Amino acid sequence: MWFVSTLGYALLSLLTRGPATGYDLTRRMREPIGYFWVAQHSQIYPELARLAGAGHVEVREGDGPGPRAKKTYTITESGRAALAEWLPEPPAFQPRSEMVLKAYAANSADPARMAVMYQRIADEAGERLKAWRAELEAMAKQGYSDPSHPGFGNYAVLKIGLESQRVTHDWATWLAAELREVVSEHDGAD
Amino acid sequence: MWFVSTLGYALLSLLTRGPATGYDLTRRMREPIGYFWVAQHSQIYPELARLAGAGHVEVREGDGPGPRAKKTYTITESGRAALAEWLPEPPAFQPRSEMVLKAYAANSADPARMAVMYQRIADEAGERLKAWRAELEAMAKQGYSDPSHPGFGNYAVLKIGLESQRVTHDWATWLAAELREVVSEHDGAD
DNA sequence: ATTTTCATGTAATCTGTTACATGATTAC
DNA sequence: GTAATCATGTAACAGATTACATGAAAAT
Repeated sequence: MWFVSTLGYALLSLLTRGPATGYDLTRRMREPIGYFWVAQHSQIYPELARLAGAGHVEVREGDGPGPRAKKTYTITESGRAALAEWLPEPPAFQPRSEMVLKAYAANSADPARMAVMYQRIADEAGERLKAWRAELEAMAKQGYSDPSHPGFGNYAVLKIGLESQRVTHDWATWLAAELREVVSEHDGAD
Repeated sequence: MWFVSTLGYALLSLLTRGPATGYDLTRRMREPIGYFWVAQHSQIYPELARLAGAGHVEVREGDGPGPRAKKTYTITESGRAALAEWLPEPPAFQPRSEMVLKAYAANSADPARMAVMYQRIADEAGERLKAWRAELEAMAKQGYSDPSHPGFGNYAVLKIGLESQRVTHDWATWLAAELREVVSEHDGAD
C-alpha cells in the first residue's frame, strides 16, 4: 500500500534491535551495518516520518534537550510484516567503488603517488582487519554466531566486513608493490 | 577551474583506452569496470557535454544512424591532466549493499526463504567466479598483468572483482547453510 | 571557556534511475 | 516481418550530501 525505500527497510531492521530516536539510529548506522549501509540524519528524520505515516513505526514524544520534542520510535507489527516480505526478495547488485575505479586508470597517473595511495589503503584495511577480527571473536564468545541468536545479523555483517577488508588489504598491497616496481624500473632505465 | 564529477573521471578513464561515442562508453561501462562503476546512457550523454564544455574532451561529429549526428569523443591533454590529478587523491569509502543489509535483519524473515535467496546468490557468484577466472588467465597470457601494459587497469579491476566474488560465494554459502540449520532444528522441535 | 554529545529539523544541491522519444541498419 | 543493435537525447522522479539552524547538558 505504501512504498518503503531501502533506507526505510534499513531503519526498520535497526528498530528490530529495540526502540530508538532518530539520533540513536544515526549512530547505529555506523557500526556494524554502517560498513555496508550509510545514511545522514537529514535523510533519516524525514524517512522516519514517512514510516510513521505508513504505520510501520509508532512514535512516543517526550522532552528533548533542544527546542524540539524527543521522539522515540518503535517498530509495529505492520513494520515487521513489511520487513519480513522485503527480506527474501533477491537484492540488487550495487557496485560503485572509487578505489577500484582509480585502479582502472592507474597508469594515467604518477605511479609513485598511486603506490603511496594504495599502500595507505592497504594499511588502513589491515588496521580494520585486526580490530574487526577481535570484535568478531568477542561476538562469537557471546553466542552471536548462532543463527537463532538475536545478534546473529550483526555477526553475519561483521563476518563479510572482515573478509572484504582482507580482500582490500591483499589487493591494495599487491597493487602498491606492482606500482613501485614500475617506479624502480623507470629509475633504472633513465 | 571546472568541477568534474566521479562519473566524469570514469568517462575520462574509459577514454584513455581510445576515442568513443556515448553509446560505446555505455557499453564499456559494463565490462570490466562496470563491476565496480555503473552508469546509464541518460547520465553519460549530459556528462560528456559537460566534459566538452570544460575542454577535457574533444568532439568530432559525423553521420549517425538515427535523426541526430554521431559524436566521437577524444580525451584532451587537459582531460589527461585533470585525471592524473584526481587519481592519487584518497578515494571515498562507498558501501551500500542490499545483500548485506538483508543479512543484518535475517532473523526477521522466514529462514527457509532466506536460505533459498542466499543460496541463489552463492550460486551466481560461483558462476561469475568461474567465468572471471578464465578471463583473468586469458588477460595474464596477453601480458595485461604487467603494470606498464595499457591493459593493466583492466587486469587489476578484474582481479579484485574475482576476489570479491569469492568472498560473496563463501559468505552466502555459509549463511544459507546456517539458515537451513535453523529450519531443520525448528522442524525437529515441533 | 570551549568542545562534545544529545536532539531535531529544513533547504539547496547533486547524483542516479526510469521512462519517454526518434529512427536507420542489420541479423534472424 | 520482427527483434536486436546502433545512436542520441530529454523529463520526471527518487535518493543522497552538504550546509543551515537551534539549543540544553555534560565533559574537558
